[in-house]
Amino acid sequence: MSPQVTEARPRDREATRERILQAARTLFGEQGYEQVTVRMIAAAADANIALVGRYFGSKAGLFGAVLQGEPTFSALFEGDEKDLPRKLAEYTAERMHRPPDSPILRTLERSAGHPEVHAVARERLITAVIEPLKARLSGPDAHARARMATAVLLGVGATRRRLGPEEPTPADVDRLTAVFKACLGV
Amino acid sequence: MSPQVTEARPRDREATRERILQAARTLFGEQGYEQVTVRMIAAAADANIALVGRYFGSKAGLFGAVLQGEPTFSALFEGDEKDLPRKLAEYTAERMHRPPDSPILRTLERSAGHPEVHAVARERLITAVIEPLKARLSGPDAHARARMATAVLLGVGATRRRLGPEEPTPADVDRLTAVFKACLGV
DNA sequence: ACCAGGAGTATACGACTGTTTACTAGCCGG
DNA sequence: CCGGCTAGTAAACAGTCGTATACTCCTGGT
Repeated sequence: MSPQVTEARPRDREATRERILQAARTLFGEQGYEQVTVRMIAAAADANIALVGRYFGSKAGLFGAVLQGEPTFSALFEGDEKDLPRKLAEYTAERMHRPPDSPILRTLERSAGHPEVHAVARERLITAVIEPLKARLSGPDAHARARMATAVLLGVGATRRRLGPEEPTPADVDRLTAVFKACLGV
Repeated sequence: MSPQVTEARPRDREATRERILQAARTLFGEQGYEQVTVRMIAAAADANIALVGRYFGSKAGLFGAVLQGEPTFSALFEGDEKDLPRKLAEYTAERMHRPPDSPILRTLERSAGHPEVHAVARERLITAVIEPLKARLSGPDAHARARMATAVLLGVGATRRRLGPEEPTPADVDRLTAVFKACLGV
């Protein structure tokens, strides 16, 4: 047996901060704000609990830092308006059996609880999803149409979380394309 | 001023149990499982905290009792398959600006947290929504189609909770009808 | 070689949570 | 009219939460 030497880590404020942030990103995305404790985050980051408070002020502050570091969805909404339904359908079909890579939606799917988190999640949902999507839509009722497509995005995630993942079939993608066409009215 | 006499309530096990159940129904529906404490329920029911445990075993048991007392959605799914999209659309449009009357969906919309609640919520979602809806559908892929319609139902609720209520317009109802047609493939 | 500053640590704090215990007091059959 | 059953009560329990404090010890500049 080699002696149980716990490899001493060099003291690096920035690296530790980043480990905490990364652990929070993963855990928040997997389990939502309320289910994740700062102790879980600290353990996953292999850091001391007090450092979470020191570097991010509070749990809510850490949550905000996680959301800030995420890209928007503008890439998904690029291209011709006519291609939007199928692109959204393919993205959503992926969501049927796999949680999003980006923690943004994973986190937004949940976290309806704490009012403070609710506020930041709402703001993020608007600026990262609704508004970019609305900007791509021509014609009347752009807001209502974008909102309805967002509802489908959220709903598929909610269904996967509650009923378990389901491998999407080509028929599912076609159905979803039709659904998004109906949502967006294109 | 009439003297502050706290009207003595007759001792009635069944009535007290019912008050607790009703308070839990309301609170769970409004705020979800995790946000509601047994102390809040006891206070709303004007009953002692210990009685919750005595009559329902545990908080989760009380939650289960709330869900059990609720009607299913079979009424919504009755009638001709061709009328389903519009009926669902009208119901869903109502959900855009008002939480469901029935605490079932209000509760199911939330409560993705505790694993025990997750299990009972999942089971209830299947038996009260997915299965009755699936039974009304003819043709292939009934399960996938019912599941997709359920996703829209959940998604509209999730969107209302996060972005606030929105008064549905006739155009919204038409859009939703088209969405459910696309989901159900009819 | 030294020492100040800060990264990292251990632990305590107060406020909650769901649950349980020991108790009081009202009712009802005899 | 009175004793036992039981609805209802008050308080405490054990645990967890987010947060704050006081401390140790490594490290880099002089």
